[in-house]
Amino acid sequence: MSLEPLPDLSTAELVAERIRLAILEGTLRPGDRLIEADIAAELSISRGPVREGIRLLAAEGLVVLRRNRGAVVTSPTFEDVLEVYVLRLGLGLLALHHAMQLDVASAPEFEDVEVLLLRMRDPEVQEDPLLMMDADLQFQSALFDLCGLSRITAVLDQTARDIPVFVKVLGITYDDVDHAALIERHEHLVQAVRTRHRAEAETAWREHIRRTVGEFARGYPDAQIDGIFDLPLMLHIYDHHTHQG
Amino acid sequence: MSLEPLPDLSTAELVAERIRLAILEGTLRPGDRLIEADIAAELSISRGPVREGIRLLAAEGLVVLRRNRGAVVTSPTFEDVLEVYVLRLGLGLLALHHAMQLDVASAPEFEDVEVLLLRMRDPEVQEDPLLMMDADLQFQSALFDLCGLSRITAVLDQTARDIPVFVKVLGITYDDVDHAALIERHEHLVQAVRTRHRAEAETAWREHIRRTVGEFARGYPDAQIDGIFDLPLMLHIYDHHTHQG
DNA sequence: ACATTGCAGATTGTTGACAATCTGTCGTTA
DNA sequence: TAACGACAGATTGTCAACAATCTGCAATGT
Repeated sequence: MSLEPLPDLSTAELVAERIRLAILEGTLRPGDRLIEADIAAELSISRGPVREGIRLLAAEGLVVLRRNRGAVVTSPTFEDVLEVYVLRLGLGLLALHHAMQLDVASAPEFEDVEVLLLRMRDPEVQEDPLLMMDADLQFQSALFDLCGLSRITAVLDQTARDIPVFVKVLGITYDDVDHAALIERHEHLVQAVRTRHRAEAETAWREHIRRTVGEFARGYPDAQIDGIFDLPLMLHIYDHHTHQG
Repeated sequence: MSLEPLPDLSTAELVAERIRLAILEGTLRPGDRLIEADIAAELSISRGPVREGIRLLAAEGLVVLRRNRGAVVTSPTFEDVLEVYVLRLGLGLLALHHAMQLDVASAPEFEDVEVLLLRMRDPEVQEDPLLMMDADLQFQSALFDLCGLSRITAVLDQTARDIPVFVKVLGITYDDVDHAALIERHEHLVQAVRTRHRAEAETAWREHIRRTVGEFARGYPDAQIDGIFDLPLMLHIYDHHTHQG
């Protein structure tokens, strides 16, 4: 018998998770102060772990920390969302490139990717927009993990955790996206990575980012998006040329 | 009169700084355990701030943290150094691109960049390899700050803090680099950014990374570097075409 | 000999109390 | 009236003691 390992999150991580949830639920709103003692009392623990959890959120950018003055929930702007996606576009391409330099198709981790992609087809998941977004991000995380560069995936995962919160806080709706089309695009991306078609992979990933941001931008008609996302042309050349000092 | 703001580092940050220094001095070596109580006693403070400082280092990747088992100084490999430079190459290009989308030449921050570049000419700085490396990284940090994307610069700064430690720990020598040539290349880069020549800037930055890594790699003759760094071709297109969906 | 169990020491995780710092208010003074 | 200074309340920063957990070793049994 082989049992699943216990999910061991530190208390601090649990605290961070709870606060994240509270923001998602709307209990905590941007600008709200996070008072260590209050949170500690509410969770029936002491201030130590709460303090630690808040620091974790601060490292993520979800709360702003000021010396001796405590933490407040960030008031993200649409520009913050754009910045997160700029990061995800760039680092995602980096990760995909390096993944495709490995024999990634036969790696055991490749199965995780496919399982998580399959999960997005689950009607129960599709029902809840938040759950769907989470499944989507988990899939992406597994995909990027294939590159085996922990620093890059760490940053990507950090941005992934922020996205649902930013989206919620900015009142962006993710409801009326075409799930089937989204999944199909992801499958296309996976196929490209499996067969190491760099240009295909790049185009697919760019297209995903472009669509996602485009979706969000509908609520922000006056946002300046032009030229932000169609910049880093990275991998195409590799299907045509070889290296070039 | 406008005074410089006081450098207010939290105790935790001071602790992190001390530990970093201890690693640089060789007092702490990879694999060494960081025992909260011991460090606290040595610094004559309590365990709280020490704990917090260690977490900061863990977030940077300088120490590895295991639940209930404490922190250990990382044993970085040459691959870690490569990964850091892969990140810096990619994020650097991203930052430079976005900086050049702004009216960066007339920004007041542009002066900081030039001041820091000037500092690298200081003979006293050039004397100490560690100081020189620090000045170099500070210059780069200021340059990237021009893009105004805090998440990107935050990651870049984090990697910058790791570099001296990794270099020291791996016994990489940085001594016999040609300072004059290095500075000249930096000036070339700055000039390109000022005049918004994307291709020039990209080439200069890639060249800097390539040379730096090449320098380090001399101590690791069997390292696989080929094709890792000459991949993300980003900005060139923009001098020829305009956008392209 | 080998695997398993129980224990002791070391170290991290948590707690509640205390000290330092910040914010805002309210007199006081020019 | 505006600026300054002192004070009170709230909150963070720090501390030392206690609880929980891990590691290695020795005792036990097979």
